[in-house]
Amino acid sequence: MAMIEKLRQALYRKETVILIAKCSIFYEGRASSKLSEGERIIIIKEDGAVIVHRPFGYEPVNYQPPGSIVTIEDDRGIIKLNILRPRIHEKMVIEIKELKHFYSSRLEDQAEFQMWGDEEDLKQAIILDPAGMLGEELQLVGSEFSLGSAGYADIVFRDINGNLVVVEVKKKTADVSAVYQLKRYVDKIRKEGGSNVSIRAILVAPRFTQSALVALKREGLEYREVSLQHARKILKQKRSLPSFFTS
Amino acid sequence: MAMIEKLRQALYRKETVILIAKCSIFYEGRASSKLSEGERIIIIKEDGAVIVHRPFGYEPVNYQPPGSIVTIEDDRGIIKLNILRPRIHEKMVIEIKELKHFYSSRLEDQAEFQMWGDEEDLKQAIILDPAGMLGEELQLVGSEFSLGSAGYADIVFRDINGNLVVVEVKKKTADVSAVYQLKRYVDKIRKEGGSNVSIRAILVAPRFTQSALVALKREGLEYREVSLQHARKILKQKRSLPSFFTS
DNA sequence: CGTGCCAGGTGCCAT
DNA sequence: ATGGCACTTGGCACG
Repeated sequence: MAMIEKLRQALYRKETVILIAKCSIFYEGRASSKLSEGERIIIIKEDGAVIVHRPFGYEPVNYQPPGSIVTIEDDRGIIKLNILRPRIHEKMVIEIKELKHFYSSRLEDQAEFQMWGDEEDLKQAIILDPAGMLGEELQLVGSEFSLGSAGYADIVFRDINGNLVVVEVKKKTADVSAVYQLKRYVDKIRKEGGSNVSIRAILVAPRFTQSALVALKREGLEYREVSLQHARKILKQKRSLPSFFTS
Repeated sequence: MAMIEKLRQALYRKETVILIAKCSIFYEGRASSKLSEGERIIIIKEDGAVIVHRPFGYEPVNYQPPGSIVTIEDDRGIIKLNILRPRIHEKMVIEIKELKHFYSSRLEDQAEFQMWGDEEDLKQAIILDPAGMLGEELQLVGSEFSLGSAGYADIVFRDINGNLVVVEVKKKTADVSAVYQLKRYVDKIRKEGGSNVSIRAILVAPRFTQSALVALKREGLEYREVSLQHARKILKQKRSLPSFFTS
């Protein structure tokens, strides 16, 4: 059977398709790109995602996200894949000069992907044990605290003297933009609450850039250096309690 | 020949390898993840990049970047791929329960990837024709203007009245953080230059969030809405001049 | 949908 | 290496 027919049937049956092909690629949409002839890996997934990889590098050189519409065209021996995203007028065209390999099948994968050790975990450790993580007793006021146009404060506490304490958490190096992110929240709360509320702000991260430290000082904000390992230890302790206590 | 030998030889010859396999995946490094059994696409590139795709979605579910070290282990019928990044102690383990498909070969791809229509192009259009893009005559002072701890200003102009004009360009919707990015630059220049320099600041983008507009007004900064198409037209005109004029 | 923000972000380029 | 920043960023949560 002609290759192009096999390809059509595979797509029709919503199989995952993998091609190794000498091809050229054109993209036009939010930006434009062109890639002349070379051998690449083309993945067409069951959900319409199309991903093209060169034989090197982590990132795909061209792609279209799930939901794209793939059509095939035979232009005098050259197979043309047109991948369309109608909503936003994006188009990728793959011109296949030579097909080195073809594979297609339906893949069975229902498993759940679990990930931990991200910023959310660090935040939880701080909420569960403020004293252990930040060195002082703090009472939780709220987290993912909505501040309207200013965004969301990671955590808001009240300290032993009744001050509001706004906390912004970074999982890795906190830079100057993190400082200004925090300052935005403080300004907003100060403005909303009037001058009678006393506010502190703490940037929490395992590391800080030099300019972040300078900006923190200039803006009168505090910071705490925390270790991710320490956070992990605290989470483990707290979470290993009977569910009666944790939930 | 045993599959594991074929795999070893392919890796030894630095071929690109593609596996379709029922497998489980474990990752431990900056974060940790676990993915139980399912059918996936595994790409091992010639430069040591390893990328695992599920049959849906744009992003790989697990990966290691180029330069990773891949070793193979036969654990009583289960092929174990250990992918290591020694420098930062990152490890991914793929346990292959069943190999549905194997492909390997050396891929030839020397082509250069060309992209345009990104932020850099928008910036160039503004530099080449400030009047056409921003509606006023401006004289270029510098671009990627280093401001020490405050970062880099996209473009700095001088206007007809001798004011410095700091320009921050966004290719898509400019949000409140873009406003503060620009404000950082202004504050820095003002501080360095003393109170005698008069500074204007313009945020340039095709779209602005509501809160960005509010923040701009509050901070006394200007903005210009520009069309990417217009920028493209200007670039085309200016660049089609003889190279004698453009270079 | 837009807005805000994290990501095992990655990649590029500067000092 | 660290730092500052864009990315066809993608992805999620929330109003």
